[in-house]
Amino acid sequence: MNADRPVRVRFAPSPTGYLHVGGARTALYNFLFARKHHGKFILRIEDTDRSRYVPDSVDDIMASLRWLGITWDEGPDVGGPYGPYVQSQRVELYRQYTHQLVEQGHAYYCFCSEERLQSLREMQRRLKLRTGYDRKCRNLSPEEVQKNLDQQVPYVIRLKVPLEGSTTFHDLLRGDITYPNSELEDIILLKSDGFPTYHLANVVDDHLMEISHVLRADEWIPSTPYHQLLYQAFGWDPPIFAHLPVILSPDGKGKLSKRHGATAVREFREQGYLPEALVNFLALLGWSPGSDREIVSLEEMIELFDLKKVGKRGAVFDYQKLLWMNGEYIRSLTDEELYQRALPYMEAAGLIQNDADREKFRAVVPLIKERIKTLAEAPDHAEFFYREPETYDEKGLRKHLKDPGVFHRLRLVVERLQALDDFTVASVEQAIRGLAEALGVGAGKLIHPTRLAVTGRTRGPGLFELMAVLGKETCIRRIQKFIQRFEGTEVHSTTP
RNA sequence: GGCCCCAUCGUCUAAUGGCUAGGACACUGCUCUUUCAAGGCAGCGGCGGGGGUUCGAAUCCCCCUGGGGCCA
Repeated sequence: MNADRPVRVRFAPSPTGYLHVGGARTALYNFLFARKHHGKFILRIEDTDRSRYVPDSVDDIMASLRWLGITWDEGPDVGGPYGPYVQSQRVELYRQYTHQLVEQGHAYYCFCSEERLQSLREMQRRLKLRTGYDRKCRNLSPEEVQKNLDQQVPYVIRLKVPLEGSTTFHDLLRGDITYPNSELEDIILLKSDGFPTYHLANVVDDHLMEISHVLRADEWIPSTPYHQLLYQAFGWDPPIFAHLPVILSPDGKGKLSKRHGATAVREFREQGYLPEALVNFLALLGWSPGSDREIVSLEEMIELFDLKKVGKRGAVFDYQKLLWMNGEYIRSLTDEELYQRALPYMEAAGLIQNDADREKFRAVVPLIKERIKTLAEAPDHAEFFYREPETYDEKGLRKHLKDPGVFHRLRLVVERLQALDDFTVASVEQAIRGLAEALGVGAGKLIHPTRLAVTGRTRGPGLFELMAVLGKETCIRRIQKFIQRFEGTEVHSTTP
């Protein structure tokens, strides 16, 4: 029908809160499709439901999309030839088009009061009838309409849905979808406050903005017959529809919601996820690049994107896989990149306060790089580089304090360290391994207690590497402090 | 409840009528190693059920079941 029109797609969120990852994925697919076909990607704000408006959400939506690397060619901030791109600034347009439908007999005034509709609904429910408007005003005479208008009776304008037959639209992923018209009701197009409903504004804008493909979430399928009817009433060619599967929650109970963890893009950002990891993960949730690839850059996605490879069934949001993927991306960063990206998290945690702290962090980064899965984990893994251990790992203490020779060996470690002129990874390793050999014990006998004394922990980066970063004085001081604190408490007590 | 959509390992998916149903996450074991992590190797694990169509069905059709969405 209109397959050879230039590709123009849009993401049309309502400003009702922070950008949800589901929305982000819809935006991503639109973006990929546009780029793949050298078309335009448009951002349009659908803010006609004033009761659900949340201030600042437009800013969050735009900031989140940008953070993810999803950019638009036309939109509220960048403008474009089809603006304005905010529906609340287009109400006059919707009013005109709605009245056009009334004049052409495709829509009608409805003067029914809220009270009447409510009692109608109650009665229908009591009698177990289909709920919905009973079309009372559908056949008012022009005189009755005029009388009501003259008396300024509040009204809405409703779509005159054909009473018989059925409405079919084509979905690129699912084929034809048909709804019997008897299942449809005369939906409201223009509300009594003069604002359009979603259906009307959406269709008018998609037409006026020459949208070629509508890629939107699954949940809009039931609205689409109304949109199809509207396109017919206006005499417009409908766009090509493709309804994308929805993102499901890990417990398999419905859509992804807050109960299961982060849902807003900004939350993932705060939790230390990299935008390229989140984008990669979202892309693969419902789309396959065709091969066994898992790690795919945005550029490669554009190259490989194909609606035919988009699945039809809802995909469960797997936090664990996202975490894994984020780790992959973190490890693929250069040390400098990771340093830059993790710095804000270190500062927020209060670990980095001056240039010296920052410089040290450059040396720390390679040591924690393959141990963190999110940027937000950096402070915990790096803490002992900046703060003396206050507490020591319980299990570690139990294990090492059982051994009466441990303090003697630690003293010898200190001696060896003191003798070092340069305190490098190699020299420290040589010192400690040399001591182990001299004592005729395994290196682990020295390494593990030393790690506990120096870091307070039993796990972490390579001991020699971390000692080299900490420096001679600090290491020696921490070991001596450890000896002082725990010597003589070997038998029972494990906590000071 | 009505209508609509969907259905391959626990999860994300590959397969587009034809090899022992492939990969990834997770899980388990082994390995490397000073610990942890990362890496390497291996293992566990799936076509929801029943009918057709066909020489042959994960793949096409129908029914059931299950899940999801919308409306209420």
